[in-house]
Amino acid sequence: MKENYFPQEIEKKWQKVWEENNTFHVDDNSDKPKYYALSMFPYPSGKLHMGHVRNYTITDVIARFKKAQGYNVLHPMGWDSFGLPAENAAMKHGANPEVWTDENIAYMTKQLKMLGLSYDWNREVTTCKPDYYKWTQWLFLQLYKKGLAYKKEAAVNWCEECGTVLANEQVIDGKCWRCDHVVEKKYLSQWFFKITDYAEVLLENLDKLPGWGDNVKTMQANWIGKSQGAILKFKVVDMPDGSDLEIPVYTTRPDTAYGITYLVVAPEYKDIERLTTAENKAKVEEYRANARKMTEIERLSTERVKTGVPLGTHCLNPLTGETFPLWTADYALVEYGTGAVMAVPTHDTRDFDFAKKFNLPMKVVIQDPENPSDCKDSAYTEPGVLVNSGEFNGMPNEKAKKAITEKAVREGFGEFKTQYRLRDWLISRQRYWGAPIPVVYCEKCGIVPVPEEQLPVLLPKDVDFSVVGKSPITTSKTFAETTCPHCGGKARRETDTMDTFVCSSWYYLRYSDPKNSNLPFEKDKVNKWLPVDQYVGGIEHAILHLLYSRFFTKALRDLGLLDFDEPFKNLLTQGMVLKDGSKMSKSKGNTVDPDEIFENYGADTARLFILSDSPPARDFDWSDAGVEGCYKFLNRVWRLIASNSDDISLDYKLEFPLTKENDDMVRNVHIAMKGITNDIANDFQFNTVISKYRELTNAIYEWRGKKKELNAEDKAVLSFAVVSLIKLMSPVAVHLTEEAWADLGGKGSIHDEPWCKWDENLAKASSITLVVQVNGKVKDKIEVDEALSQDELKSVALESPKVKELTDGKEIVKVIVVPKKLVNIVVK
RNA sequence: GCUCUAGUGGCGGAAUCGGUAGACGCGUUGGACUUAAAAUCCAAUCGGGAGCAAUCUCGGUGCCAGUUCAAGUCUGGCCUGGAGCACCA
Repeated sequence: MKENYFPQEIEKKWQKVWEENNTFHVDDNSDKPKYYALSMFPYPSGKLHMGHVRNYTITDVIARFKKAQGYNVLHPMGWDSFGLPAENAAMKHGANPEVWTDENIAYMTKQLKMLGLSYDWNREVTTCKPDYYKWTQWLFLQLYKKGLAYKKEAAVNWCEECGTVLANEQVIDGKCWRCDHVVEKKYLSQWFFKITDYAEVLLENLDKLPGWGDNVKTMQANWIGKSQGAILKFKVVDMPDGSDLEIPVYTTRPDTAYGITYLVVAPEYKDIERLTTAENKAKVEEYRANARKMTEIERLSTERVKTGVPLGTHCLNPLTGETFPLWTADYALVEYGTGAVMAVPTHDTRDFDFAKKFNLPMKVVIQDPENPSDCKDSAYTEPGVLVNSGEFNGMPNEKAKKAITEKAVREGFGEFKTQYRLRDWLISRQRYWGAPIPVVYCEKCGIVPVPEEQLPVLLPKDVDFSVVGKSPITTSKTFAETTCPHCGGKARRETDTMDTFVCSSWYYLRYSDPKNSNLPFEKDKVNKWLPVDQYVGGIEHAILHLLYSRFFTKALRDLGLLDFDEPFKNLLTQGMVLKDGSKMSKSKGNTVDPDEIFENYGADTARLFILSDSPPARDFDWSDAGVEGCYKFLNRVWRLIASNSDDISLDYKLEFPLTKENDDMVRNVHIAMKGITNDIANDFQFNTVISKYRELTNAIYEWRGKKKELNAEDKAVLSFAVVSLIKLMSPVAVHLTEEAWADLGGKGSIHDEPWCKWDENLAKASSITLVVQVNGKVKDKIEVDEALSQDELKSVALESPKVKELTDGKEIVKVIVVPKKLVNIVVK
């Protein structure tokens, strides 16, 4: 081994060897138990950033650790390569997005290889390639056949900047998730996936995911937004056109129904024009026009003062026989529930604000018997008992929810209802760089799916990327014009493409069978490898990708394509990489280029550092001094091996008993083996793993420093310690340990070696430090033999001069002995 | 407002079960080696107080209570930061 550590030299060398030897190839047919370790695949944006480095290093160490533990590990990589940035770059340079994407993939692949990641590159998956998107289209057709893909006219989110519609999940605070542009509402006919059919199971099955963090699970639960209540229907008594009409409302508070004093419909409510009297028509029209102009953000702001206008008509409350007026107000949302709200100002804060402003009547129907409120200043929303509610007076309100709904059911004006906040997933995008939606529109036959044997529907190449204000795909002369697969007549192809989140909702399945040209994947193979045992990625996908993928898996299971219902058994959401306390970003100018780190320190240092300072789930603050520290540590390990290489051999033999010093050294190694293995098993605490590398290294140095000449026993102990250290470090410092292994005469790769086994009897110190407390405060520490009984420990403690001094003349009330650890003497 | 999550030295963080608070590292300070520097090595490093000193002593894990021989850890009530959802009826 060379005297000095030159990472750049050895890293290149071993990366080449691994590639030539196919070291990380995964065999489908292995007797070993399977383990599937997966990082969320990247968008090929150009260059890796430190978030990628962190993500892939974490998963790589897990994959290597599991492989060493005897698992057959699937650890693949691919590219989420459809999407708007490629198209925008193409429009800017007048080139094809495919060229830009391919270049980025090539560059980032090179970087991933420089990081020394153990991918089986034979399984690489690229979503923008026809051999992949053919199957995205095929899956669309299967969902269509099942009625899970459908087209409808709806108010959708439109981002003018991106020139396309967006899914609800892609609207963050009323703005586009990608470009922050304010989102508008547009009425368009678009394709949707019926994720709402799965709302209940998607919610329920969160309980089947103990390996997911509570934060992600509650975010999904909130997003699905289940609520239980009732639909109550109210007859309009004075329809201007004399017709009959019932207005259904959804409420979670049927217990307050005796207190209804008005009813609100959304400005977009479907029957609103019929419900408006002639004298109110002008005002209502004006109000509705105003509501249309407002952005989502303005409208949904809770800060805003309530607005609204009366319609002039009235409804009958069948419970009381009273009538109440109808209003329209934009605090009622047309998309949720029925688009109409029964208003009980005394027990709902929003209704209260509205009623105060417009001087509407209020009626108290729920009271805390101990402390009744008249609801003059605020709504009373706490539990209580019913008052002014006819036969239900005196009933606790929780009970009344059920009782009043039951009465409504009996009398035909209501029903129980479970409501979800989740909406169907809008998947149409008015963009070029995505998988074309495989349908055609025929003048005679209507919507006709493209037959499976005609897949893939290829993206056209004769496209003008310099157009503004419409999708480039519509400039193709050849694409849209087609014939109907059904009748052979004139037809037009769908020019919208699919949301890229459709492509990424099933890529983890494709890795199980990436080259299959007859199916997206063979059922046996997907069932063998899935679910993913450990998924690692950023928290930003807590709802988007992770919810869509769960939906896809459930839908594909129902289609009979696979046999499991959750795709990701364990999920690790890694924290962000920060610099100077804020997220690395180009606009802040606080980014660190991975290439520079590889060049200056090598990949092993980068890997070690990114794992060292924080546990994976927490944010990680990048510091140049920290990188330097890790580099120094690797140098220290290198010097340890290089300067002792004559005395280290792989066929050492430890013969017990050893001298005390050597015995302690051997124990330290076993303690490290146990500690490191447990730390990885326990939520992948790599930061403490690395501190244990340092502790062991320090211990070996200290031990070595005490010896001048090494005898045979010393050499065996040194060999055992150093060889164990490099094995323990091999998942992290992948190149350095491989070099050391080869230099010490190891056969094959250290990455094919089994994980260290420790001896429980040796994985502890030879003697014990007994902590002696008096009244709970540490007063003395005594080295004792491990074998001492509780009584012996007690007398050792009581004989301590310190204790004698402190207990002299006092009454010993109690002595607590914790075996092998501590004695607490309680005195008065 | 609702939900989740976190709060420990100058900093990142450590501490299976309630049992030595501050592992490991960064930084800082002092020293060794060197003509000098880099590199490397050694030592100190939570705060207050006492002592020439070894050392002793008191306080300390966001705040206030409680349980316990013993609380960073458990219970109750707050405070602060981060994240998600939100006029969802």
